Amino acid sequence: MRFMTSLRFIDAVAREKSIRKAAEKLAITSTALNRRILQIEDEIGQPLFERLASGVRLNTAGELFVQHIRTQTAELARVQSQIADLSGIRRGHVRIASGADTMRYFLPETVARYRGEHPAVTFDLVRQSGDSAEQALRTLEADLALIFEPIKSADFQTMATARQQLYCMMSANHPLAKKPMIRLRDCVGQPAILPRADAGLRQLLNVGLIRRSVELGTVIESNSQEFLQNYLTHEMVISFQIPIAMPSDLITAPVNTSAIVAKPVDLADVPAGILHIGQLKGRVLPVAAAKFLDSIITELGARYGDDIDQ
Amino acid sequence: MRFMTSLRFIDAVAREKSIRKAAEKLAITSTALNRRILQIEDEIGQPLFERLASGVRLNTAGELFVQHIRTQTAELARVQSQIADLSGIRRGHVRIASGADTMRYFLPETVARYRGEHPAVTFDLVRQSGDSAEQALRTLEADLALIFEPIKSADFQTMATARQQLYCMMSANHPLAKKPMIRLRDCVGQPAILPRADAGLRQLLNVGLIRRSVELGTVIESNSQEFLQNYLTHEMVISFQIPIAMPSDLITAPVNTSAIVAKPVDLADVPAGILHIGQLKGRVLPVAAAKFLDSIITELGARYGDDIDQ
DNA sequence: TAATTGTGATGCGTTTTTTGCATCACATAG
DNA sequence: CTATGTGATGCAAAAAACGCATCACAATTA
Repeated sequence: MRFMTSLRFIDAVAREKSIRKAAEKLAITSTALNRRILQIEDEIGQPLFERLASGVRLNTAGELFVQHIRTQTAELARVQSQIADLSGIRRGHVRIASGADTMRYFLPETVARYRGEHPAVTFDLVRQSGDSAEQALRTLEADLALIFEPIKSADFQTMATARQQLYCMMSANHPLAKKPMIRLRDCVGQPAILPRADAGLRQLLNVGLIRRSVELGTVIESNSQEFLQNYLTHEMVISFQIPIAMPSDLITAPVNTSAIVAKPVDLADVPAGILHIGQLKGRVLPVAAAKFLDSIITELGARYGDDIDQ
Repeated sequence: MRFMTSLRFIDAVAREKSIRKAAEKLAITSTALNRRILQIEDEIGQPLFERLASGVRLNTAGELFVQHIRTQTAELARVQSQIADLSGIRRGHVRIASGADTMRYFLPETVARYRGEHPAVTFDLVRQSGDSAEQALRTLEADLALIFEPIKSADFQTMATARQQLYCMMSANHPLAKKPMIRLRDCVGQPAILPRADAGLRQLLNVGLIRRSVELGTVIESNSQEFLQNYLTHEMVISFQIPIAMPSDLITAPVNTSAIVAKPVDLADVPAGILHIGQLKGRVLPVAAAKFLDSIITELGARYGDDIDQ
């Protein structure tokens, strides 16, 4: 959209806090960008940026104006999506911010199914922590966010939730692998590899550990789910995971053929955590995003049935 | 605002339903305008207008897009007003749609007082019927509307109301001028000059006339309040008016020096009508308009005290 | 203290975009 | 059929945007 160019440029400068850096990203010269900004400031009647030796920073007027730019951009996307929807073929672009949990199996499957029905819809999938996912909603960089556990912002509007019981994972020949259900006291002193402290799962687990006065032998911390899971085949350690982040046959298959097994942790020790699916409060989503949200809810319902709320 | 040019142009074409006519109003050639529209349509990916032999007409996509343009424009004005407000000078532009009642004395006085405090604020005051005033709010051509009596649209958000008792007006030497209060039965057969049927006042009066089975001798109908009032000095007829449309001394002055007198009509015959002051439902008004709305409410409160609601 | 590096602003020639004129193709009314 | 209105299009002129080189200033570094 050509008429949005100047606005897009201002947004970029606001994000980069530097005209030259933004110009590089936008693939134009700093002088062209600088002049566009001066022109807009002239039309507004006052500066939007403070000029510092290290770059630029939004002033109060700039904050207001950039906020306006972002909502307008999102609104335009919504209208375009709505218009494209008129032609029968659903077009559009959906931007999702989510933790790693849903990026492994849930989102690939759900997105693939949706794209099977609507091939003209494209996606951005950004893996990030819960905090930054909420932030992405606020800056309108994302349409939807999937966040496991703590929701901090009042701007987050939960559209659906799924209860997720904690599972303990280990190699199939681990002593605990024979138990049908794991109690935390079984794990005392067990060498464990855990996600880092900013993960919702870790926080949930910590509550249980403190309540039951259990200490694990935490040998490794990592924010990589791949690592956590694959490491289990190399050393006799335990790890924890929620169902949505596990291959679906890991729980359902009665006889587990894989080298890794997952056993539920007793709900009396660690309560189920909540996966929140939501958007920015008060925002009207583009058609494509709204419909994909429906898909997510349908998919969650098929998987977890009663554990879903809308 | 340069970046709004193309959008403004599309809005103009939508309103004029003709590229050439719109081009004339916009003081450019039809070819330049035509090309801008083709360009936007190209970027959107589908046409916004149907091409007819007699001009153009919005298609469904166009309706959606033009709606978007109008809200954008209004939003931009609001943000600009908000930004201007930061620098201390309260700048801005307020657009008011109203019936004739408030255009006579109320709005001139209220606007003058407001401009005394905020000289940088400019005004558009468009006199129009209640229906078209509501329409003006919807198309975002007006920020505020003052409408006496019937509110038809669900999109109208009433921000304040003022009860207005009907007054009977006549020459000071009219037989009825001696009564302190007028009953409808006093008026049976009296020659009367009335506003036209689309005025809220006329509809209010009709209800009373039917209820009391009174018929007036309607000799003149006019939509000009000037005419109605000035004619009273030329022929022995009665007319009706609401306080807000009368000079303030006409009611308050115990001894009336002017040639015209106004006497209240008994509320048992004709109930008080409601003057609605409102805006488009859900819209966030620019600072200047919002502040002026406050002024209106304050002024109404000073005049009519208990008869005001917010 | 002096040199260096990084920032945004600006003059000037070049390139790209927009505009206006003339004209076409088409539909409608007389 | 003719006359009049409509939107679309080729082409040259006008206007706007762009990029290069450079300036002025501030912060950091030697």
